[in-house]
Amino acid sequence: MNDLNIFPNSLDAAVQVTPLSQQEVACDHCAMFGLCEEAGLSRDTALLEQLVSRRTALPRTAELFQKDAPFHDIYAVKSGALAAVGEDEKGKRKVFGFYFPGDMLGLDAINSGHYQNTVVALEKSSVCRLHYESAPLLGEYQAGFYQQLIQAMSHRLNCERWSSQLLATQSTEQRLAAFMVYLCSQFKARGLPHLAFRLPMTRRDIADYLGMAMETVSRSFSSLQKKGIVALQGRNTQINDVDGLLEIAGL
Amino acid sequence: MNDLNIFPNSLDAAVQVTPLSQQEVACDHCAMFGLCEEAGLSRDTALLEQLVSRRTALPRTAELFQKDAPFHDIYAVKSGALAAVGEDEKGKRKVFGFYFPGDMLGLDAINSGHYQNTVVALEKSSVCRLHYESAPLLGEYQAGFYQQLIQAMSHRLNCERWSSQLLATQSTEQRLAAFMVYLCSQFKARGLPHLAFRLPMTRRDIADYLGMAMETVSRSFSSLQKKGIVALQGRNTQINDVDGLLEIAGL
DNA sequence: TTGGAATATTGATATAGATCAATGTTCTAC
DNA sequence: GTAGAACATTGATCTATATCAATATTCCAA
Repeated sequence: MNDLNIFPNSLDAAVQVTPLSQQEVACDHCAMFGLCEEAGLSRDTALLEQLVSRRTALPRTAELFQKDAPFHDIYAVKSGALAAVGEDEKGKRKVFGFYFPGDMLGLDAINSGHYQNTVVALEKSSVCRLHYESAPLLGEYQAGFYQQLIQAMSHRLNCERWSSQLLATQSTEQRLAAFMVYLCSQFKARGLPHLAFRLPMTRRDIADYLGMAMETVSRSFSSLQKKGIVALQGRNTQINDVDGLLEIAGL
Repeated sequence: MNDLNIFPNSLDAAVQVTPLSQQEVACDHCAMFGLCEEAGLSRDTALLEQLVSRRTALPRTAELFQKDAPFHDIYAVKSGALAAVGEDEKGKRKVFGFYFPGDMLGLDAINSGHYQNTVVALEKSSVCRLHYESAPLLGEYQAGFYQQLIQAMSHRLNCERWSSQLLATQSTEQRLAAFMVYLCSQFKARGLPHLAFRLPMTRRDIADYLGMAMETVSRSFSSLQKKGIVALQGRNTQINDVDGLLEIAGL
């Protein structure tokens, strides 16, 4: 796992770095798969089409929904990347979370009936849509559907817990390393390249998510790079030493 | 809402400060209420008793369950307070979250089938227990039960999101203020005294949760106190200026 | 009730990281 | 392809907060 590059500051030329906008997660690696499967059990094509609609395209900077918009649908990212954004009272921008191919979003809106944050596409993206309110039409298949949803939500709770933990960590370099581990593990779980990828978000996005200054993100990246743990060229990223990254992240 | 105390550093003598161990949340203020209600719809007493068991007592420092223990039950805190604890690779203690009367816990274990953290009683506590695996016995009432659970989990996702946000905030005093707002709003939502209460956790617990040094927690409390926003005597807490607290928390 | 242990406060110092500033690089729209 | 804007890096400085240390307070068990 160690860095064998002669040029630690450049990406290995042989390594492919494809943006997420050009990669689709396979259905069976998607967090919504269990739900789609259950919905499909009814073998009622019309119902299935009412319940699930596939691949809505979103150009970069397009908003999937705005904060406080009424909740109707749960989404899953098919390709690309999105972010939940908002601002505090003083107008300071905050990033609440990122969503990558295979991730579900909108689950936190079920309770209140309104989306809790504006969600924006960081790059060209596409999403699948699940019309939550149509679930009762599944009749006898309802319970299985809900069980699947509960599984997905439980998993999501784990992710949130994990990311809380990431934020509570003290040193900025640790936080950034933990963030990279998070990206890496997400991509791996979704069957996407996880050691060489293109970051869909700006340094400012990362800073606003991790609660640190943009300049500090930059410096921490440089530091990780000097240690030979990652190689960066702008947003193109290659992870050369996963163990070293875990070590720094304190995991 | 401003501090009208002549002695800003002492609690108002008239104010009652009762530990959470001596207060029970009313069922209709509990996050599990919807679930208990749905379970009760079957009017099958034997089934209800299999599904829900009430008030298991826990002495201080007792563990409700350990990390990686197999999941069977969802819990709700009836009285007292608990914390999810663990440590990172270097043995540094971490607090992942606190649970107060009316809060549910164990939801994050549904997905993996194992509890994700050790949960320990911070003071004498009691919990209700819901045997998740018995839910299918509810038959036709299953769907309603699951819908309630989904509501509860969605709400929990919001809480987690909120607490992430709290941790991502930069200044330590801001973080601590946001933490106090969180406590305050939780207690209020559960129908418990929310302007005068006894903290069930140590300064170290707070520090390990917020990712700061224990000494900094202490100093930040002192600072909030000097500003007349809160009055503290050890763990006895009185909030004198909610608006000021919100202001500092940046909310 | 009291003594010892756990918990909390406060001070002094060192340092990580925010902020200000200047420059370089990479996108994107035309 | 090119120009302008957005994004990223790096340096210098200053401040917030971690750390070390000493003392005070509170809690709990005998």
